Amino acid sequence: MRKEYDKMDIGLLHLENKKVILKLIKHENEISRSAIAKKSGLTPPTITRIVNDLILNDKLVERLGLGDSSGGRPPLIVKFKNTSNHVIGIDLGATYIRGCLVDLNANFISEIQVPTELEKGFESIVEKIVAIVAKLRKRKGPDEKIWGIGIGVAGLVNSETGIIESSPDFGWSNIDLRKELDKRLDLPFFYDNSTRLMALGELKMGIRENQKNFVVINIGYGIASGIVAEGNLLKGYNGFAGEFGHISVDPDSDVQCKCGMYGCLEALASGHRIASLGIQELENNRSEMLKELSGGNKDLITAELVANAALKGDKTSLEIFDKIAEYLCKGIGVIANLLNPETVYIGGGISLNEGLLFKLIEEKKKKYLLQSNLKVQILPATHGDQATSIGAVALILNKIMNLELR
Amino acid sequence: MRKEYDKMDIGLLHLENKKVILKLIKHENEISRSAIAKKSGLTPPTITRIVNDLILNDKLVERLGLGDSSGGRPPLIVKFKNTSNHVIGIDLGATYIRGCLVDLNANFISEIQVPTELEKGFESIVEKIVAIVAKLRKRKGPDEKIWGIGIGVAGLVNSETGIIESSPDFGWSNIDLRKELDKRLDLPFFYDNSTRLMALGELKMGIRENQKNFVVINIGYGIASGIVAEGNLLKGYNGFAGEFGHISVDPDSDVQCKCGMYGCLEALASGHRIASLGIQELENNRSEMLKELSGGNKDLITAELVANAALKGDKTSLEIFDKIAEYLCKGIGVIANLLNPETVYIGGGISLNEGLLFKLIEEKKKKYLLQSNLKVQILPATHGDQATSIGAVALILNKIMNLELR
DNA sequence: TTTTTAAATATATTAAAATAACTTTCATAA
DNA sequence: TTATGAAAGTTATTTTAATATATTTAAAAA
Repeated sequence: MRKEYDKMDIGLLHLENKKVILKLIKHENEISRSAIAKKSGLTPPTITRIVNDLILNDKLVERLGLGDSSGGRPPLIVKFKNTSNHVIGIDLGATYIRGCLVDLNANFISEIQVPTELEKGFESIVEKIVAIVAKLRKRKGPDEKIWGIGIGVAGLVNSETGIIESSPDFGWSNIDLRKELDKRLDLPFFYDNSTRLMALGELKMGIRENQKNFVVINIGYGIASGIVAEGNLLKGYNGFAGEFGHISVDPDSDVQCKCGMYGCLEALASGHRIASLGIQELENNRSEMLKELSGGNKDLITAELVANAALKGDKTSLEIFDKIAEYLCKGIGVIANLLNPETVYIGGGISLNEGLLFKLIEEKKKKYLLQSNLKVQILPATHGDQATSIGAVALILNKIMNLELR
Repeated sequence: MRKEYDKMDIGLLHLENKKVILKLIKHENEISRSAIAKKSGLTPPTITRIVNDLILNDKLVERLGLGDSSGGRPPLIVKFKNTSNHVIGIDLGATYIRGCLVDLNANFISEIQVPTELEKGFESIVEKIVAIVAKLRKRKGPDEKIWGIGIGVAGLVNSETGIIESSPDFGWSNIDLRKELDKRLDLPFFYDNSTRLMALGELKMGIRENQKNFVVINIGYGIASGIVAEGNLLKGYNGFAGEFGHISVDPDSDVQCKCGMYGCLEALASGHRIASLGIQELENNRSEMLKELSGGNKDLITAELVANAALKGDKTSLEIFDKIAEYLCKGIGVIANLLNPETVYIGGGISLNEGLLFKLIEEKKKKYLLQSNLKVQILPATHGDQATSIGAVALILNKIMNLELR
């Protein structure tokens, strides 16, 4: 990247124009050279030269054939070559490691999932990543290219050094994943925090293009968020931006969070909390449904099980979700009033249960959002449980589109 | 500005390099052509040509003389021409309108303050702005140039249309200030929300350069904030970003905010609240000092008076500030944990009382900030009660440095 | 005084895009 | 059926702004 006081030269000028043309072709999918000229302001000869370069050297564009004439020579249509160009995305979670091979339009070619088996240690996890990559590489055709590997890690990643500074999920601190993977992978790879990647996926490959202000909330066993503001994915001064789980939503609460503070959203509204409230209700014998579904075994009570009970109409479980939604709404209120996003996406395990949570939040949001912010849309994350994988893919796709990869 | 799919051409290339050189000269203040070459990567001939252009045409750079030789021809030093280039900054507040004439290094040449007199209406306010500008223009020398006028408005400004969509302070909605001022001013002028401008001033003209993540909290009769994240001043989807005053810090509070919600930071910790708590204590006869300072007249009790009492050691007033600091700290905790800023600046009337508030916040912050965010610095706004004016100047200076003004 | 070194400038060259002229191809209409 | 014109794309030339190289200027070191 060009630094603050770096010159602009003719090479960068050319690169900029090449990027403009590539992005236009990807955006329009099918387009003629003369249409590119109109949209970009570049002249036809320049476009011919650059498009040919993209076809012959970068192999990111292909000729499609003739388009319809409108009273003259019919246009030669070119197309973004999404097939035969692939990316590997990896979601490195505490319970599963998931890998996927996708084309540049995010169509899944192949997918693999293996248990993480944390107890076997860091070395074993590296091994599993390498094995997944090797397997996925076999699933591509002979003339097809894999541009790189994106990895979403459940932990704090320093984007400068590549060091995983800390990961409560894995129990890691100061792990140099880059160094280890460098030895074992011969493809370009990049990684970042998994929730941040969910936001990147939403930014680059979400349902709406050109959204510049939104937040992705990831609710699993913990609660985190990825924030996009003015089109930028926020990292913050030390890379900690997005710690949505540790804003206080009930200062008088006696539930202590892992972080030591009281009343954190994560302590009050995470998957863990749903399960523990469920267990409490089971022990107090307040729900027949929970008893039935778990067979009375409290170890079998999970957030998912409580959600199922609620969906089946269990009043106690519904009350739990009502409470959770109330807390989440307070948190969303804070984020909405502070950042004025266009959309708040909710992802992670909790968002998969058919709209129960969204219905509750929709009912409650009036209480916590400024009148002027009520228009904010609260939606499930576009890519569901593949959100991190897609985000990891977006990390690579972004570099391809910026011509940073060969 | 260049749009997403717009070409880059050789004119823009040249403009970019001109900007690089201008910014380098301003940043270094005094620098030789060959040093510019080293820092920018541009070659000496190019630099000579562009620097001469900046000296002769733009008049933003001047020759200073010879520097020290280090064994060869001594360098010809050039300098950013801050004197004889001026900007007018205007702080349009509900009680006062303040105008200042400053040079491009933010040195004050002249300053004017007039009461706003809201009751005389919009037309009268426009008149006052025009009069301030006319007066300030007379205070510049004959060969000196005023580049433009920046205006900070206490209200929500739509930066696309220039419409002031709403301003509780002025009781305005959908006011087209641009249209009115266009008729009366023959200098380029731009305006934005005053708190956002405080943040812009901190970004472009603050004590630290190159801070990319920070927040400015403006505590006056209301509470607002300006957020800079990844080097960008946040506006949000509808331009509402920064409504820090309306995050809930005490959901159980029975103090209702003007916005209709309960427990808003603005309702609990603004200048208004400090005064109203002071009045309450006076009426309950709990403070001799407040009684003495106000002569028993509750209409004379202001936030400033309570602050003075606290500084003189009045226990009741200290308790008020303690409570206020507690609420503010909760709010700062939310912002710090969510955005991971490097610094949180506090400005507005409340920040002027000699560090009392900062001492209290420093003591309390452990309770509300994640361990990893405790390093965040909480400081008074660099430019004190001139923060909005300086921000308004920064708005223009920014355009000058981007060569958007002639 | 001569040589060396650094800074600035003058002149020639280069890279990339713009311009202009030209070819190809088809729709339309005489 | 065949001119005609318009749109798409190509080729050749020009323009622009930067770079490379050579030259001039000026002071420090030999």
